[in-house]
Amino acid sequence: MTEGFWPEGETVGVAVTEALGRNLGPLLDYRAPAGGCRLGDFVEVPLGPRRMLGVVWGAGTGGFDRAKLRAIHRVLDVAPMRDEMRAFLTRAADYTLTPLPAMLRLATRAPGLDAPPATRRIYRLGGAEPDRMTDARTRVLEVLRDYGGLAFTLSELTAQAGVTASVVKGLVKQGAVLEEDAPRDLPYPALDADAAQVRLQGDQVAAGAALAASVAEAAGQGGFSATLLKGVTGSGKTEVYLEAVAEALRKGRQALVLLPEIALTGEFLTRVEARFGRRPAEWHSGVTMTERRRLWRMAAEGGVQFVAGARSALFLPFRDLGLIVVDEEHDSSYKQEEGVIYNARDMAVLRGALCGAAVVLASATPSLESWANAQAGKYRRLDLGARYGVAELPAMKAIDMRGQKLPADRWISAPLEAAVAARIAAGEQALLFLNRRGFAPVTICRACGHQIGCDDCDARMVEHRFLKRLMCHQCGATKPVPTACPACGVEGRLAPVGPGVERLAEEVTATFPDARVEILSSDLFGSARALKERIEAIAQGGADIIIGTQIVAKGHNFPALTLVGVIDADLGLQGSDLRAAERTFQLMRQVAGRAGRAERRGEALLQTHQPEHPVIRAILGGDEEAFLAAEAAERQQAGSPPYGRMAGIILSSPDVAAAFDLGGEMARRDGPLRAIGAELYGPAPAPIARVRGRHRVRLLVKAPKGAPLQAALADWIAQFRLPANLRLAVDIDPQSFF
DNA sequence: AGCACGCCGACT
DNA sequence: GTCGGCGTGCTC
Repeated sequence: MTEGFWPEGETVGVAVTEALGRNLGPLLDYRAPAGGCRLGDFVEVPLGPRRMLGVVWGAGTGGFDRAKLRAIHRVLDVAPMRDEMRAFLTRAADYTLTPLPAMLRLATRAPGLDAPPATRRIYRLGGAEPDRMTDARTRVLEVLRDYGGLAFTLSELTAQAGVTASVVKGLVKQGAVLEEDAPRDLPYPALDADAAQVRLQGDQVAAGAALAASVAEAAGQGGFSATLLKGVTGSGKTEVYLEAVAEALRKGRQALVLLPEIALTGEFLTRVEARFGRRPAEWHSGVTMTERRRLWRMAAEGGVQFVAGARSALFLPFRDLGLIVVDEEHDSSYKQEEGVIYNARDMAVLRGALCGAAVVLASATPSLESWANAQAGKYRRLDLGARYGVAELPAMKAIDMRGQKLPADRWISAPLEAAVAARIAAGEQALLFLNRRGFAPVTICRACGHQIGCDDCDARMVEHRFLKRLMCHQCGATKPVPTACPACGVEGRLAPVGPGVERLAEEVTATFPDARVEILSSDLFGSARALKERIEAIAQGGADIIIGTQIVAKGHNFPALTLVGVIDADLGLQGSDLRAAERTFQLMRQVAGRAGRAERRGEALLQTHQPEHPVIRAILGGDEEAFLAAEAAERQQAGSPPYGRMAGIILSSPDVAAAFDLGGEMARRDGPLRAIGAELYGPAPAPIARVRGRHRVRLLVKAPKGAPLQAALADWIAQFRLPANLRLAVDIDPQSFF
């Protein structure tokens, strides 16, 4: 018997893509189908009355009654999953305590895997002469001749020639036109590593060379390496890591760049095109089904060299991945918080280690985790200093709001207003940043003090005047703004409290009636494409004042923008979350970095009620190293990540008592956790105690750094039987702790 | 997740 | 008698 091949009737272990309860093992035994099957084959298997997608994972486990085994239905016509990918999924499942089926599903999220390779019918010029010529026939043949033997689809050809399909079919019958099936999933056009003259400057040169060397090394004997590429906004990080991509192309290996979804703008794609002559293939939620299918297959067959994608692109079946770049590696959107809970940044490092790729983590404001890994020597580190070819970082100043006497419905201080006026008078752009979508975050009854909340979540509803409704930012539910208070019934006393970007826009329009004002907020656009187009137009000068939420912070380049005003710099510091300081620091620096990217020096003004707060001072001081070192020291002291390990357990159920009962039971029987020196906190209501009608209870586990946390958690959880309707999710390395 | 099997109340 | 409520268990 050949290694990794099972002839018909032999028992094989198959991993399926759907977890049916927790009582099935990770692998199901099946008999090999007629013609046998190989390790890694994608297969369709029967399970109960259903048919399911699976992957041949190894020899049969023998743990199931042989007589009851069913046969694999068929082997799919797809490139088998590589050993490296199976190892990656196994390790990722173990790390995140995710059942293998759920993990496997992430790797099979492409439509039509079960269908044969799609073809389309194409038409080209044939040798034969038709028996009779007509005007219509002449036009068809002319079109085919004019385009020099190029193939057309039927609709292209009929439109071009101005004929109906029957004319073409008639010519096909006579042999004057050939009808052929061509594969639909074509390879992507080749990129040229040396398409453009590269003009790196200063420390970019050495950094680019070092990254290229790490890619070359990965292709040779050296294998995996991880590098933290730290450079301020505008220091040319992208140009530098594109040199690593170039090296991967030269070595004939594939390259993947992960970007926060919203940063996948035309801007990045255009820069790649300028550098390599072609755009990379794209993978994100806006990509069509046909394109997804093509990219998935081409990744497996080696028909794509360079993919730019959101976090899920990490699970594409690359044939020979030589480089993974995680751009803006600190970005919280890399953390998948629902379903399979994982951090794409960490999974990128794991995948790189398993497939022998160079991994590059790029950021102006690195996460404490990556910074600490670089400090500890686990990651290499490259620093890009001053902005290249441009002015320095914007001048940053605080505006002490305690000295500002503003009416209750206004949020722009006099100094900020004056600064905006000066910029737009000079024909430049100003950005006002407020990380709050909608019109007003709270709607309160002036008669009884009631705040309108979501029916299904423990969250206040946010008024969206654009939608003319109240919206829950937890579950997306909306309802009309009531005229009477739902609690006390008094009419006309409901009032919006606090600012959102829509309300800020009202103030701006009133203050600057002649300025062109634009709001950039994710909920104001129906699609990512519409948002991209709007950003593009604004970058071209289509607005004087931009009012934006988070989304403006992520990698968009507005050349005429010279002033950034932060409406409430204290917003992220509220609450006692361990990462609040780190996140606020990153966000403020990121937003401020939008100002003055072209020739003009920028300015950033931060409205704050606590200018002496250490985080605000660190932001103004601009010394990231000092900030990170201080944060690191604090966390080391407390044994918090990355100097200790944490896991969150979320129990959710429509029944609060059921969730708390199990939580209490779990807290009482914590032997496996104590055995590794871990501490358990909770059960307590989760940060959002109710979402979509499900009550959420959380337990937190804190373990010493080297402790075998996953194994202990698995042993601990295995002790309990979950009542129906109660779900348990494990969040390894949670982002928020309180 | 579905879908069967199974063991107790109100209907023809 | 039997139709149907949804609790428990099974799917390689």
